[in-house]
Amino acid sequence: MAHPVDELRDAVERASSATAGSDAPAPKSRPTLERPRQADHGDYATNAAMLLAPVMKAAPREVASKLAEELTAGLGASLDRVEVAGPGFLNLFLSDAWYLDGLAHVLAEGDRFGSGSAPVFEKVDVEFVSANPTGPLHVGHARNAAYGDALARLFSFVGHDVTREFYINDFGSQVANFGRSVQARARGEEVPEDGYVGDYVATLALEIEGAATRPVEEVGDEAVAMMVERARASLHAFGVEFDVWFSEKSLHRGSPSGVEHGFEVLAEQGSSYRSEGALWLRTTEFGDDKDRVIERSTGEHTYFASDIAYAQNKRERGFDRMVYVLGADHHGYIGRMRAAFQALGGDPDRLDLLIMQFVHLVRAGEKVSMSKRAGEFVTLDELVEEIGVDAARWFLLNRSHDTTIEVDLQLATSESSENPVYYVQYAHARIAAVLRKAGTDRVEGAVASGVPAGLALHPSERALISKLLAWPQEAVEASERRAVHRIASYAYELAQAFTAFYRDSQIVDVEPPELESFRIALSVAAQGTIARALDLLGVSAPQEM
RNA sequence: GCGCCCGUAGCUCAGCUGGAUAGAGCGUCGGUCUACGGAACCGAAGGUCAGAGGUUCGAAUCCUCUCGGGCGCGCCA
Repeated sequence: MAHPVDELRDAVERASSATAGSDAPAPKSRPTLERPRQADHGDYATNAAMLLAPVMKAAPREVASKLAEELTAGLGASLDRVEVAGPGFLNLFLSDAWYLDGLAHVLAEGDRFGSGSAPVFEKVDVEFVSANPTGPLHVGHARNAAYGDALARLFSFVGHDVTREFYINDFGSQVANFGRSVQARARGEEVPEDGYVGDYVATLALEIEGAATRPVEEVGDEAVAMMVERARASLHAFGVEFDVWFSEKSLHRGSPSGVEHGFEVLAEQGSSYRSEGALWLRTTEFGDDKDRVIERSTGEHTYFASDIAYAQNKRERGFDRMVYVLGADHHGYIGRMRAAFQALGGDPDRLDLLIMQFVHLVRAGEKVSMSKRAGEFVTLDELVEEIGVDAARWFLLNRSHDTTIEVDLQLATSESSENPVYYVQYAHARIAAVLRKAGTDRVEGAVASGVPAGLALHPSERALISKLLAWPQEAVEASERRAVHRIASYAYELAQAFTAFYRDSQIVDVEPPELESFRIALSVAAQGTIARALDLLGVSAPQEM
């Protein structure tokens, strides 16, 4: 069964073609079909006539009138009336019958409603967090984790095949440096300059057996391994799991190693050259501002060599799309990563480099200080402990990833109407309570019997159905724009639409039974969609609160 | 110096692949309540969309410049 809004869109396009005639050139873009903010602009509005007007060399409102006639004929009983408005918009007023069909569609889709709606399915790799294993995960990582995880959930939902990946920087001088810091603590000495401070270093020094006496490389490796385990545990508690934990070190093992293999590919592509004893990558050819060293004159590989090898590894795993969710301080990385990818012969359109902006924590109007230097920063664990997983994920996700955000810890913990996450969860719990009151048998009966025909609907019932019908498109747009925060907005608006319906209409024990069935069925559809949207954010949908 | 992100209501932010009177939450002010969960609902006040040009029938949205804020620019990772 086709989605009713898709059918509407098709009807508009058919009417457009009919109005334009077969010999007219195609308009420059597809007509929009949107839900106007104002009720007197109809249930849906389209700019089709305004797109057609230049093609037909006629006044937009005249075209609109013709189009209106076509649409009236094409849509039949679905349409109550159509109006020409403003510069040539067509406002469509749909019948209650159309809305009832809409609800029937939602119910028929069941758990699948809105899923698998992506225009093309891709094999996607989402790499996120990838925090250095030399310190605890902090609030910035929390935002990255919440976003990457929700994006991965969203991708899966719309039909992509998703791999979630964490890149472990367990190679290079930082590991040795970390080892020296832990060893110094174990020996009761001062941490070396540029070393790692913070209580967790002292804790590691106690936990690693023989930390004071063993070779410093071993201490470093073990400390890193323990930090990775801690990150894994913290992320698990935050509701985030990975399919692949990819070790940077593994790129330097074997013969040829991943790095050597990457260099071979670059050489085949003619993208590298030797100068001043070092091996350089010709990234300027691909828009970088300067060429980059990948192998130092000492023979050591730079971290960039690892990045190249890693990118090549991903390419060879056959992903259609590779998403990197990067911290705010990584935008310098974008140009050279894109260049490196092209230097390997890759298509840069398959690469998505997303930058997460900063998080500022606020408590009672005061900024919470986050000084990494002093080893004082709010960790992911502390954030979860203070405000809980649901509130943390909601507040980290309800804003666009490319804007800095403030999270008010007090608002996030307040269990009241001020707090949007509770508002949405409350709507879900309230539906659960209403359905409990109706009883399982009654609810199953209402859903199974199908949506009754011939009911006259209340505006808030139409509004709720309309909001539900928007879900598949919302999910696809959020996915295509990497705009996870739209899911949060949608969840909130859906909760509002349900709450308005609940205010206006008694659900259980209303007469006649067909009306009760309809309202129960509508509640079931709303509950399922709220739960789904919350699940994509990683926020729970409680049966009671 | 070069580059990236941002600048929209008192605050926090949506809206940005161009559409009608620019929205939400919080805050402020004023109301509502014997239906299922008041963690609710209704209403009001509040905006030169940083500024200036440009493109367009139409610009918060696209382009250019200016101003302001954040961040980044290593043979460190």
